[in-house]
Amino acid sequence: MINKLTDLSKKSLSDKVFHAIREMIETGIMPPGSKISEPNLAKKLDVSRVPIRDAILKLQSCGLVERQMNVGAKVITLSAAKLIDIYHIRERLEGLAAKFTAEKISDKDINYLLLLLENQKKPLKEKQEYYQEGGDLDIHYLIVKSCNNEQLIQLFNDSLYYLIRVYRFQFGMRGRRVNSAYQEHKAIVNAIANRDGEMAEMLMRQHIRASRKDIEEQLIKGVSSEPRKII
Amino acid sequence: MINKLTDLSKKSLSDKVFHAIREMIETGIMPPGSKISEPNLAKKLDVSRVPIRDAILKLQSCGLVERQMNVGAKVITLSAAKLIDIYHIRERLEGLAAKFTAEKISDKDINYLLLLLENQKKPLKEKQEYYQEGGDLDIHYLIVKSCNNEQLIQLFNDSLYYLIRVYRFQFGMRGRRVNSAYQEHKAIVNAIANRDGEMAEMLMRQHIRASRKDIEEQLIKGVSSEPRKII
DNA sequence: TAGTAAATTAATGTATACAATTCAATAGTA
DNA sequence: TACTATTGAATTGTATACATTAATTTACTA
Repeated sequence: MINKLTDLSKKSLSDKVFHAIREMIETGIMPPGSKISEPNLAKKLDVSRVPIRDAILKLQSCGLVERQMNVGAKVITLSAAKLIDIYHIRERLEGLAAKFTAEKISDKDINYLLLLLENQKKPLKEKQEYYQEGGDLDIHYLIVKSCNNEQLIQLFNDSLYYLIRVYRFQFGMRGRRVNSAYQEHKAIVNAIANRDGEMAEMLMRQHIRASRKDIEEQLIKGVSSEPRKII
Repeated sequence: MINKLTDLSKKSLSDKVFHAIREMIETGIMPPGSKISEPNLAKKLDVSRVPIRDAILKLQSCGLVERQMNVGAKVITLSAAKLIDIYHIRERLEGLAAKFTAEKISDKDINYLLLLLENQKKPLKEKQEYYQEGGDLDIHYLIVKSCNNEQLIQLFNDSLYYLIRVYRFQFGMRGRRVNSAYQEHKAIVNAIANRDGEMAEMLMRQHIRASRKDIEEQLIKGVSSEPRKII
């Protein structure tokens, strides 16, 4: 159940490089718009250009970098509009995931969801290591992972998950709406535990829609309409 | 407006190889489950292994091949369950696309949609070359392309479009529900032309749901529960 | 001086070469 | 004979080398 995303033991160099770059993008070490030079990275990470290129290709598929023929790759630029677009997509896809999860979840996974929920209530320092992300994204991730629709899981993991993480980090959105989010998560998990698919989908959509509207409000106020500067 | 997907002029070898393999998978020349040997393909297409590997990486991101560390890549296996899963996803995502398109479409694109619709009514032989797919997928594709949500467009193109094409071809689903599909398309296009987003989303979801249920019915009857054999 | 063109530099795209791993076939032993 | 171990061939993963394109700088001309 405990799923370290960065298990580097039996992975290829390409995979390691992928996660290395991904993390640099997420944390802002590679800021939006900056060029990704293959020779530079190769020297810095002490590998050949081949795994670098493999990693860049995958980063492109994940939507984290843009490539131009014979020119190269650069980190995507973030924008409020893109973030809102992503939330519209999340509303539909995670709503569907909640429905499927509710219809097919095992008793064991219900308990694990309840555990995650309990953990979210605790103050940060008490939280167990497993739930490192701290509440929100973990519950969403687990619900998607439990939905039993492999196509949906793959879609989420390969094309949305990392992108969402970048926005969360760069826009400083971690910890927003903590109280209401907990209540909404509780309702969603309850619906899933009752195996009420329709209700779970509705509540998940409502939850994500509320997050989006909160962001839209903040944007109107001019708060964090630009990605925050990390470095 | 006329958008040939296979404009090979100014593309990299990797891209050409990608489309070559993609087409072989789509048409069944490379049947589901078959291994994709890099040296073999390199010899057959008369290029080095590098563009082959690039192409395979992209095919993996598109969900058309599965790769295993130190073992290689093979064409995905198709299944009725996966197809149904995809339809659930399509219902949500293309529903969203229809909504956005309705809200933001230009007059020019409305006319083009109406043209596509008219063309769908004609018997096959009269159809113009531009609309080669013959109705269904083209209208769906255009609606997604017009939705103005770049994230959604990218998601559809990179993770769903080619996969849908493979299933259409392999399961012999082209031309099913022609009559009812036309009526439903007409209703969707009308809603879009009226710029009624809510209605467009609802109708698109209904349309895709109907297709899914039709497929599920066929599956119960035992018709084409397996991909048809091309070779 | 400003603007354009040629030449140089550096990056990406592609090919080839080597290393490490998997799979199969063969040989050896109980 | 059946099962394991070892060896060999073939494939993938990675590194290096070359080709081609883009960008920058320099030189030349109006």
